[in-house]
Amino acid sequence: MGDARALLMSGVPELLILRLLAEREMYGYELARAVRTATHDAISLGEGVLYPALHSLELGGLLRARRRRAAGRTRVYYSVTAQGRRRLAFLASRWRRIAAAVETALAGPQHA
Amino acid sequence: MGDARALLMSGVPELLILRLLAEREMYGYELARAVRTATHDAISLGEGVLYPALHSLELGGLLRARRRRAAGRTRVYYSVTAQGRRRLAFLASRWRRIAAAVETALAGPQHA
DNA sequence: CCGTATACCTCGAAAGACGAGGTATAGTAC
DNA sequence: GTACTATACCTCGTCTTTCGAGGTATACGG
Repeated sequence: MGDARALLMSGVPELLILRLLAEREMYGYELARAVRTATHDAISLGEGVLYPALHSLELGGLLRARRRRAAGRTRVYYSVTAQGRRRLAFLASRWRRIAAAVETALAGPQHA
Repeated sequence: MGDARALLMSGVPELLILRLLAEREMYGYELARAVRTATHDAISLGEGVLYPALHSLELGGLLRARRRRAAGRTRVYYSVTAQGRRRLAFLASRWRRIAAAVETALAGPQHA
């Protein structure tokens, strides 16, 4: 057993990214902040997670990227495609199923 | 994105195994059934997940194994060590933190 | 001109989930 | 006695993903 770096986090970055971008178009750095805000600092996606995830999601057709210049900087803005929204719905539903199941198991046998 | 095999499941097998074995000593097959029961069939751990996990947990000192003969069969019973219980507490707390964070994010901005 | 914040990126290591496949025994049906 | 099913354990290779560390470049305040 490693000391649990990625433990319990698989799929969570993808889910959060899709969820927050479904709300509004954002660029990477902004999205990183949004994740922290939306989770009250409970979850923070490092850049080594965020950028590869964004690229992979774009490649998979779940996100669309476009470069825009703002404040003299070039930013890459991402928005969710129709396919991305379907994926979000799938992931959210799967999350709820697993979360409920784990919750039930953690609660333990309600000594009948 | 692959088609979501292990998606959102990282750490969950370990957490469920520790949780259920903390309740009572069990052997592998029994544990597999217990996982299904405890999660109302929402989660089922395949043997390719279960046995390697049990071995790894035993190796890490979180579980203790002992072979027992019952009904003409040799079964390997596992119980949770003190260290295993500490690990369970850690994982459960981490789970709750992440689950709450994801839940919050999924709920979305409660338009102030 | 220098430090800090912004903004993007890539790499390698590590871990773990999973399906498929493999062995062997006990009990039941024919 | 033979076939089938359930029990019970195991391992292997594949695949995906998270993560920290490290790298580049620009804007801006002092």
